[in-house]
Amino acid sequence: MIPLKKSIHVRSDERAHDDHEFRPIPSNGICTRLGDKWTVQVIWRLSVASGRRLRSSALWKEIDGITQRMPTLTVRNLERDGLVMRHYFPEVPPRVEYELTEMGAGILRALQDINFWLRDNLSRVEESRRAYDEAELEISRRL
Amino acid sequence: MIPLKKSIHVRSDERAHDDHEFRPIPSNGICTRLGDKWTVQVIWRLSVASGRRLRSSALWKEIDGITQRMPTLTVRNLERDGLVMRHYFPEVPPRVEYELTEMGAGILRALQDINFWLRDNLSRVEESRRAYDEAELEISRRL
DNA sequence: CCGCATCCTTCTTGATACTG
DNA sequence: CAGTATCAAGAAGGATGCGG
Repeated sequence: MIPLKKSIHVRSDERAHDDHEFRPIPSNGICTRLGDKWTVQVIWRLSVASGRRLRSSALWKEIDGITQRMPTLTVRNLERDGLVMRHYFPEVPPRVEYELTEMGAGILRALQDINFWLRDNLSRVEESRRAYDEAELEISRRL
Repeated sequence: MIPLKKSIHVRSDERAHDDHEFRPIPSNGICTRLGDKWTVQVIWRLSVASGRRLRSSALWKEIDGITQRMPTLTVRNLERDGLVMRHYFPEVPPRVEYELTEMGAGILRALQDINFWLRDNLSRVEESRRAYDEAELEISRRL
């Protein structure tokens, strides 16, 4: 029913490898989820909303140009993971609110460092990409 | 030439939205890369190697059951982003070493918090998934 | 030894249309 | 309003074989 990855899929669970210096790595499944197209944005929108809650329509509308399908799927998966709670009000017309759980807010905090890293390094990454692509082009020209 | 995402694609760049409380969110492109199947693992393997360097074959072999294609692509993209340096030694047979740059090591540090979050919450996430799936099944049984 | 080219399969995303 | 079903397109992942 939920097309998006339903497997728990702890991809590279390093708990078996403590022969190395202790430094386990982000087990994925969650990481993959965080890397998908809308998850982080949805979590963030909820986190800045009052009471960490938003009505569906409000949530959709804050995210630019997208049909309802993806945000719905995203939020379903977050609900399944326990990062978001769904509140259904059987009124007419029906109303639904999504609330970020404490656990969901926690993952956002964990993302802050990546955020800082990006702020500090994104321009260098982009520069590196430009240089790389140009060098590649140069090579192909010479052939 | 490099099939894996080559676009810079800063998906949800929030620098335009500081009307909200200041809390920019992980711009993606990088996040997407981190969420792909091998990137984090490759960075990690390199980071624990001596001199943050590994020869290709050594790197591949440390990663279980995979043909050379994916690790090669992963490392290429990391090189393009400036997170990894490629050292080529034109010997016979040729030898190649990959070295994690300072920037690359930095992103691993930024990942630590997610790592901690996972350690502390993964079991709860899994429990939530079980509960959700069971409830869903229950519903479909009643129809 | 290193890794690219090719082909194929699966998953993700997006567009559209239709129910309670 | 909220959300699902269906279909189509594209990207990512994997297997294999060739070439420097």
